[in-house]
Amino acid sequence: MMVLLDALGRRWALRILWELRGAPLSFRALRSACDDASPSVLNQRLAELRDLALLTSTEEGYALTSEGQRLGVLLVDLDRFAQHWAKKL
Amino acid sequence: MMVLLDALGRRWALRILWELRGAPLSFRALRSACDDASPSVLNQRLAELRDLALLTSTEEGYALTSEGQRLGVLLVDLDRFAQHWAKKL
DNA sequence: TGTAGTGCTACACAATTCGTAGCGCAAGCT
DNA sequence: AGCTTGCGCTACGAATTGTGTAGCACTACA
Repeated sequence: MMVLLDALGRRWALRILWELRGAPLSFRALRSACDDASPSVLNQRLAELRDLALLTSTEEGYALTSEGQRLGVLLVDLDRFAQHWAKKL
Repeated sequence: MMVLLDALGRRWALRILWELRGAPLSFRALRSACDDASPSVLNQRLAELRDLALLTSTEEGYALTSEGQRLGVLLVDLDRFAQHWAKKL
């Protein structure tokens, strides 16, 4: 758990998983989806998430693995929470 | 959602919420629960999470708000995922 | 008047991230 | 062959963020 919290608590990590939840994206597409995050960090995060077996690089671009998609589902829950939460803020 | 992803994607943010999921903790107790993170960042994160209304400071220490606890529930789901995921790694 | 514990600040150092430029490569066109 | 276009990704100085340690101001209790 701590390993995961640590990995997800790095810049763009959660965002990358969120942006890939639907379909695979190319490096550049992912980058522009992530507010043009700097390519160095982006690539570093991709490598880390790949090491954690949460995503892989396919011919169609970067895509979540089956494990990554399980995590993606949790992010959808998080999104539901975010909407409920935004109203009360 | 982006606001939330950005806030949670900062060092110790997720960890703080995770450590507070059970009971309130004092500043120092929280600090030692978080691998003795440096007090400056810890305090900064606490201020940010307080601004987002996810936690408050009570007489018993720092505690999740009702919104924070809703998020805490999602972290428990994340923990279940983490355990399943750790086996496959 | 001391001692012990608290929340928290200060500050120099280290690590991380940003922003921009551009390399090397493959595909397609002329 | 040459030329362009788009790709994944690297390089690197500047800016931002986090670390580690010391210790202040305060309260409670002896």
